[in-house]
Amino acid sequence: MAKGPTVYDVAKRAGVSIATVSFAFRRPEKVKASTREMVLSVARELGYVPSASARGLAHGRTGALGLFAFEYLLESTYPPVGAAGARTPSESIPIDADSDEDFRLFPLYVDEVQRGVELECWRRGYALMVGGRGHANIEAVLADIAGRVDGLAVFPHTIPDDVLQRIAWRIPVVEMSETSRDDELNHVTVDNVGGMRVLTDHLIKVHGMRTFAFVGDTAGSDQLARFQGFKVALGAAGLPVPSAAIAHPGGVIRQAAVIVRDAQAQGAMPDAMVCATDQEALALMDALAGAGIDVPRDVAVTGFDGIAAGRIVRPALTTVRQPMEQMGRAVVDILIDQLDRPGQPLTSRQLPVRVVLRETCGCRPK
Amino acid sequence: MAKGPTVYDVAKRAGVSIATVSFAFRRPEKVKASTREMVLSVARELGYVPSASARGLAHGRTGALGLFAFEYLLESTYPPVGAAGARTPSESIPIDADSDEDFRLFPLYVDEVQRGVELECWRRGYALMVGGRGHANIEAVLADIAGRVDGLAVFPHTIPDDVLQRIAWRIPVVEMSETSRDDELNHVTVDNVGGMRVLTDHLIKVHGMRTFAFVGDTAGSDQLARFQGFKVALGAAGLPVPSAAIAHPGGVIRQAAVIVRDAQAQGAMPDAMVCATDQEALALMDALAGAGIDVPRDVAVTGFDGIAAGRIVRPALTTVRQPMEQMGRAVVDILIDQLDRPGQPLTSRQLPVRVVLRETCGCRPK
DNA sequence: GTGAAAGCGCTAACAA
DNA sequence: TTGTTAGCGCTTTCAC
Repeated sequence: MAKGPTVYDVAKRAGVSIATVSFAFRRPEKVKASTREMVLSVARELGYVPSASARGLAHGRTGALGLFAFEYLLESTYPPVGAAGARTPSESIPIDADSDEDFRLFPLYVDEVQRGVELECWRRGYALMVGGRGHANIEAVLADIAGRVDGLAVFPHTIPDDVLQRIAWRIPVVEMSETSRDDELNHVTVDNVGGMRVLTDHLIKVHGMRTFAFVGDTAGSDQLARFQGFKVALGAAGLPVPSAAIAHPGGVIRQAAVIVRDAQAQGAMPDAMVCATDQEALALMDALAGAGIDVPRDVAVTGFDGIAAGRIVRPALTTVRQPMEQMGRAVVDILIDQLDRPGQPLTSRQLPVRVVLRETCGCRPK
Repeated sequence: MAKGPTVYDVAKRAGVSIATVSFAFRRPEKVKASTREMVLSVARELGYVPSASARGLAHGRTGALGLFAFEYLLESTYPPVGAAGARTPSESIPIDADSDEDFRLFPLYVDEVQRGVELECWRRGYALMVGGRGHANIEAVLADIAGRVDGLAVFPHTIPDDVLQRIAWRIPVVEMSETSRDDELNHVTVDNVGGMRVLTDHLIKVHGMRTFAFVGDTAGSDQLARFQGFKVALGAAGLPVPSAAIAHPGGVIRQAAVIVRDAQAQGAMPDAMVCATDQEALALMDALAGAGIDVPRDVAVTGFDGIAAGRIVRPALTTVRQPMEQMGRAVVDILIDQLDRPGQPLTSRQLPVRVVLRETCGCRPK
């Protein structure tokens, strides 16, 4: 931060005290109009920009909220920027065949939630500090963010529980997509069970499917709830209920090909492969296509989340869409509430979802 | 910011001075290993989180960069959150016909650039403060952000020039998508002229089109450069060059229907309507569809930017894709460079684009 | 290797 | 209405 003019400079130049300068900005009504105008114009003339650090320190509040996001799975396929990125415009401009790869990794679930957080923060007059686990030491980065804000929102599995608890002891914290573990955190989740139940019901009732596999990691509580909803629907219909989800260590996305090969080898291709997330469904579809298996003719595939990529791929992915922007807004709402009324009890809010029928379940578009 | 333990608390509890506590965190090598471990464990036990405000004030740097973004055009179509948003899961879950509306407004150009800024910030160990013009007083919000960060990135037309200059006098500032106006700002742009020239060439050479209209607002320097590239291509091909872009006060998006009606009324529907941006192209396509005009059979339409929505709509939009993530990364690269080596000369970097052929130009997919 | 002390720029009593 | 002043929590010489 280059040394810029401070309250002292403005005060001296305007011939007033620093308190008057401060008031001119924060408590305009407490300063005579003429004085205020004068101070403000001097400030403008000098290019005075109040230091948020100093204000935060003195006032005890930063006026900012924090969001600690996932690490993005992969980096761009563009070449690294820098000297190489500063290519001249004279080089030939490629005319590409179309590709959806750019939208496979963005926006994901977290990105849409983040957008909601941003919009609500700005609407409520807060600045937003975003952090991710780009660096080695997650805890250090988290502490860094936590030290900068009045309230914090985090995604699940991003941070060890005890670290989070410690932070929650100082500032309000909202954890998303994870049900309360009897902790000191606020929570915002969606109706995973219901969404998956209705989706599975659709496959059974409308498409008459009888055999199902559930594909995906079920470590997170969101995913586990979806598996539950899936099982409830099957049970209610009197169909056989798989005892376990199909998943492979190392992540389903990388193991999709293995899953498909296994299913083929065992002659056990079900009517539908219900996935815990859109990303897993997309990876599965790639593997299926690679194995020459047609979706939805040979097997139906469904996802959960409602990310943009599911709308872009062909066949388009049938899924359950989370109200991601609303989740982000709810998070901010809770945080500010706790800030405004200290001592509020912890909040847990569950938002509704909606089933979006597209092509991979066998429904024809239009 | 709830009162949490401070260096003083940790120091007292650990039986050392505050300097030692500070060193234990920032200059580990200056403290005896055993002392350091002890201090760190006390800190952890107490739930000590260093105050970024205090650090920023003392150290003169915040360790954060800022991004000041556009105002998003529209808000979500979901009902407002809050009491109403906290609906119970028991309510019926809608099974929707598919809709692309959610992806019409997100992610846009700025959102993808922001993602690049985020990724690069985190990779380089900086926190990111994002601000938008959600509130009435833009300048106040901007000053607020500026006071919190070591460097700032802004989108064009977001802020009055003189305000920006004043901030640039204190901290490095990068303006995107706007060529240098002999200012004190750094700039990151893309090859708008070249991209539009190649795209227009494609329409002429491959599709044999002869009559063209350029649709869109050309107030921004990005858009103006695109119009220029368009004209260059037509001129080089010996085709008539429109002297002005078709645009209506109030924004092309809202006026797309008027534009279409005018063109029809005058029997002047060209072979192709080349748009300055994807958003304008999308709005135009809606209007065209509403008027019963088929794209690309009756008229071709092209965009510029490469937003996700262009990939989602049918027919899919032919466009020029900007390397948005790279722009974001370049911005951060420049900022940190200036921070690390004060007195660096101002930088202007131009990035290459690529033409993406989809359906609206008449190219058949696959 | 550790401690004492002087700020960093601002806010908010309290005085005048 | 305006000025004086005591911190806010941390970093960083400079002594010890």
